[in-house]
Amino acid sequence: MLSQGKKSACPTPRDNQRLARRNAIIDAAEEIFAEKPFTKVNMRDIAKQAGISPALIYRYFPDQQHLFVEAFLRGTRDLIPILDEYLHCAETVRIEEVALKFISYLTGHEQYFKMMTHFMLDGSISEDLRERLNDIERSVLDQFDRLFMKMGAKKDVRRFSHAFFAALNGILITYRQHPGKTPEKIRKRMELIARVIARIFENEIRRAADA
Amino acid sequence: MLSQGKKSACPTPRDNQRLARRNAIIDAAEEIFAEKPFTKVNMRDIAKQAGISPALIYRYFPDQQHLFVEAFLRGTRDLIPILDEYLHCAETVRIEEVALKFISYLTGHEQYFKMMTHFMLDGSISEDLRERLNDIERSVLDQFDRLFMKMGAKKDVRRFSHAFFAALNGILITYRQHPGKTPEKIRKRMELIARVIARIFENEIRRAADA
DNA sequence: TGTACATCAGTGAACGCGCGTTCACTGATGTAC
DNA sequence: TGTACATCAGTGAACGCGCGTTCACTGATGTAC
Repeated sequence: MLSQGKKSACPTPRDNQRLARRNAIIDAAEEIFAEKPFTKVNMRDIAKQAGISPALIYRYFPDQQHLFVEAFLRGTRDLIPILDEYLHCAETVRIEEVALKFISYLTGHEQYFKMMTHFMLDGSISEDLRERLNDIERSVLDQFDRLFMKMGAKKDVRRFSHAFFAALNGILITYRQHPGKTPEKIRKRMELIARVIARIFENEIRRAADA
Repeated sequence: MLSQGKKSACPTPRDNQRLARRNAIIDAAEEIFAEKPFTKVNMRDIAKQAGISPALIYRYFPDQQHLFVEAFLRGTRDLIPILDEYLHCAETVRIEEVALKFISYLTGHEQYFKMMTHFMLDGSISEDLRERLNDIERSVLDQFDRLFMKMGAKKDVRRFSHAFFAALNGILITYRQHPGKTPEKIRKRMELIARVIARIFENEIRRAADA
């Protein structure tokens, strides 16, 4: 994609410009995702937001799907360090903390949540993109594994992570729509349910660790 | 909608014909939903499946959204009796059984699952339809309440039901896409995770009931 | 350093398609006298 | 029972719109000599 002409390892100014513009397009996509429901997001609006012609997007991304996946990957990369830092620095780790960090990241950045659910439900994603999406999922699951292991879980750790991940996603999706409630109230409600989930996981893990 | 001309309580033959056709349209919609991804479902295909002209659908439903919601409501009505019968007849109720019935109903009738997730994510549904969708959700939650109460839960029952419902939905959504795996394998995987969820709920409820 | 050329960024308009929905119309059926 | 009329089921084609993507083109910038 970059430095198509020659094979130099150093990025030319042009390469840097390309990268900057590429990121600007992803920024624009994020902003549109943040303000519109998924089905209303379109290339013209993204182009307008980025201040360029729609055609130009296709010089940076082969098609819409690639742009969306790239945007999602770039955005969710930030979630991993948040979990990682907590698990690394906290003296005693608590499931509730991790659950709330996860929930608050995805309610605070609705654009990633919209993309995530789209990818989960849309079966027509090319295989290479699906693989890259799975990588992100695995990174999150790895963090959950660490959490449970730090708490003393010895077996079935990955299985717990899968269940925990599914449960948290379920909260985000199930309790999204509540007509007449403010985003703040919806978040509070999600957090409440996340705490219930976290508590029963916590009890289960501790029980299993003590046994 | 029916017997528009006069106010007789008895359905005329024409009323019955209308009802039959209306159901046939919903049948057709279900079949299309079952075989295509949600975004590919369209009125022309539904009409073709029903053996009628697309225009005729609009003499039975005001628009696409109403048709979809009606189809969903008709379909999920069957889930309630399944849970109800189990909770009524079983000597000792088990969360795992309920979880598996729920999962297997929605993996076995993918059309309802597709509609459900669509409604959960689509914010542009009219208020009256949203209310009817919430009714169904409440019916399911009521069954879960019964389950937990039968197991001895005394407080926070509804909260457990919310968490349980969210967790099960999360499983269905999170582990839907697995390229190269057969539907059967995907279902097995979901059931496995559902069992994990069910077990930790079971332990939590029993623990709380004993205390 | 200047020049000719190739390469690439960038654009506005158009293509082509799919889709929800409506229109103008036909034919059957019920209804009032 | 027959007739005139209104009502409703049903249709095929068209409307209108939005969207992803491509096209033909312009202008700037890097490159080879």
